[in-house]
Amino acid sequence: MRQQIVLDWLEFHQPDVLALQEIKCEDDVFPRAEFEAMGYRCSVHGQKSYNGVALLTKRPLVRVTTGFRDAAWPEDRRIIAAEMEGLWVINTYVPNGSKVGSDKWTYKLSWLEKFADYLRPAVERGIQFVWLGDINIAPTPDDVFDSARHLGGVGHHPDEFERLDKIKALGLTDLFRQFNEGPGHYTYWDFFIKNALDRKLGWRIDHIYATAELASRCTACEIDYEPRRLEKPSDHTFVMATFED
DNA sequence: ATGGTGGTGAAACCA
Repeated sequence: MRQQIVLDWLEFHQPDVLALQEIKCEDDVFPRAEFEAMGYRCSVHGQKSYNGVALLTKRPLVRVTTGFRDAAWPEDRRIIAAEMEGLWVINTYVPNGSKVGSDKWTYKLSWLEKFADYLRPAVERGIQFVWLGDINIAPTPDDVFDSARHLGGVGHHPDEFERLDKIKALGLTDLFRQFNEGPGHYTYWDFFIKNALDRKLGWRIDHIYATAELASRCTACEIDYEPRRLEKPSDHTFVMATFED
């Protein structure tokens, strides 16, 4: 059960914040008690079977908001944002996109455009924030094995790069790339591919972005590969960013 | 050139 992987990881690493995506359960069945017993508070925006996001934090969150706050937009549960002691954390599960040209693909591109609009007011007000989650885009040739093969497919398509570039142009830094360059740093490995982790057949699609001031206070950003080696793992693994006070 | 694995939930859909 992946729940135990998360509990064990939390107990060992003790982060101030853990952002989860694809929790696939409603709020009332989220295993809140288990996390609370370890000293974490749970803010959950759950959905049965699909999607669903959560923020687990050691300290209280205020002004928790969910979704795009737009009545016209379909209510997939993919966004949870909150303020933690003056810092905003925005956790997203970006749509996968399924196949290029499909309805889900169109939805992914529209979703990314909508998300740029969602962030813009915060940027204009000078709010410092972290945006992180399953972004479902490998933005450069170094971010997926065999870029040439995948270029133009879902997760590695110029239309996605363009949408993501517009979001980054709001003033966001990819924290992992402040500390690591080159290929081979992945956060997701397809279950279809045997021994994908050891063969380095993966994708870097889970990202942590920060506004300039926060990015300059980031002292480390790394991928923890070990959980992907466990029995019954997630196909993704954890990405960690550390900030000085 | 299609299938390969895995989760949810009990067939089909999603990744």
